[in-house]
Amino acid sequence: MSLRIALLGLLTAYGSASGYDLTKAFERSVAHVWQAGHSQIYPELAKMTADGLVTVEAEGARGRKIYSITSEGRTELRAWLVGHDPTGPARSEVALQAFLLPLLDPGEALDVLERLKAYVERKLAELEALWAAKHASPVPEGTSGVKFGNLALDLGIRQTRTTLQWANDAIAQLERRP
Amino acid sequence: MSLRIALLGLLTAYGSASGYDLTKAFERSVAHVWQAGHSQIYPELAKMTADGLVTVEAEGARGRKIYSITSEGRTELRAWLVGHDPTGPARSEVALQAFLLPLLDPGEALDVLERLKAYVERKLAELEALWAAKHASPVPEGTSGVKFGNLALDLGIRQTRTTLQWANDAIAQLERRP
DNA sequence: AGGTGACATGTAAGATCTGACATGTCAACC
DNA sequence: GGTTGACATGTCAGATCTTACATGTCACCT
Repeated sequence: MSLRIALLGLLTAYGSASGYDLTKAFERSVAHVWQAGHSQIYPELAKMTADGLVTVEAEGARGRKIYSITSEGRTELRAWLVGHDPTGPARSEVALQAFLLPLLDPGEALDVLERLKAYVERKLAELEALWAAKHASPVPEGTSGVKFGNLALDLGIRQTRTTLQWANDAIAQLERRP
Repeated sequence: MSLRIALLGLLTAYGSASGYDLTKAFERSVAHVWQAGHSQIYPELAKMTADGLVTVEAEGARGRKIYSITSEGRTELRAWLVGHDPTGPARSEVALQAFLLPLLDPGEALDVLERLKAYVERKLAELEALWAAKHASPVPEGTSGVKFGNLALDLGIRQTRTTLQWANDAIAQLERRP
């Protein structure tokens, strides 16, 4: 269901887009929120067309199909936003490694934490670059006076910073007792 | 793969456990880190037995099968912890709602944020209760001088607090421009 | 003219996950 | 003696997701 919602949201944001555009959007701007590859996106767009949530508005060069959202699609999207409780599954490999860390001896645990930290730092740098790019070239305003996707990006950056802080504290804690 | 790792980790922590015990452990103590129902756990334990990572140590009342980890299992677990980069997929329904929020008008967006906030507050209360329970009755020490699962629980609590803070700030921001 | 690389869309096998169905044991309470 | 509820294990259909395979267009560079 959520993939559908993400696609409907992106189509609303962009006005119209091809499957290829949406695939790129997932890679670039929504990667920290939701992930999907083209092999998931193309079939889903086909199903959504069959269900009347989107339509092929035009066909461009190289077989490019330009989709746009229908009013049924808008209804579906709104209903989910307003009515859906975000009870999605919690699955974090970082947290799983953290959970299992006491199984290693302190030296190895430190190595793993340092690798974790490096990974989180890379991710934070990516998100901050995204933020900088967004604020450098102005983007069309959303309907709430908040730029589209900024709230989610802010959340992503805050959470990544928290994780980094945690990693630092965990490293310090381990180093105090060698 | 990660389900296997989580099961191996829990078996190491508990020494030995039945599929039922592990299902309960997922519900109680690892829910914020990884999720799995019994319909996933039982077949996986069977596969892991076939692969020699765990063995049925004993059979108790009511068909209860008690599993324990083998040395191959320990090797597999260690290899993952030391060698695996946590590149797991990012899929957060909370973040997806945040992303799409500007599609609503401010009043509706506020409602959604308030619901989100209530949800995060509930989750935080659960995690803090878990923390309190852990620190009330002492639990066997891990090999790193850190109690098993505490690092992950700490991470979960911090991240949930960060999300709550974000929700409050987002609400304040929306309220300033009605 | 040929090569490279971004553009563009699909399919399919296999793994993983969810939710429902199905079955049976045992202890405690009424 | 019967009911309730926790204990305990499994299967299966359908949805979702990943990875690899497969095909073809178009612009630019050499």
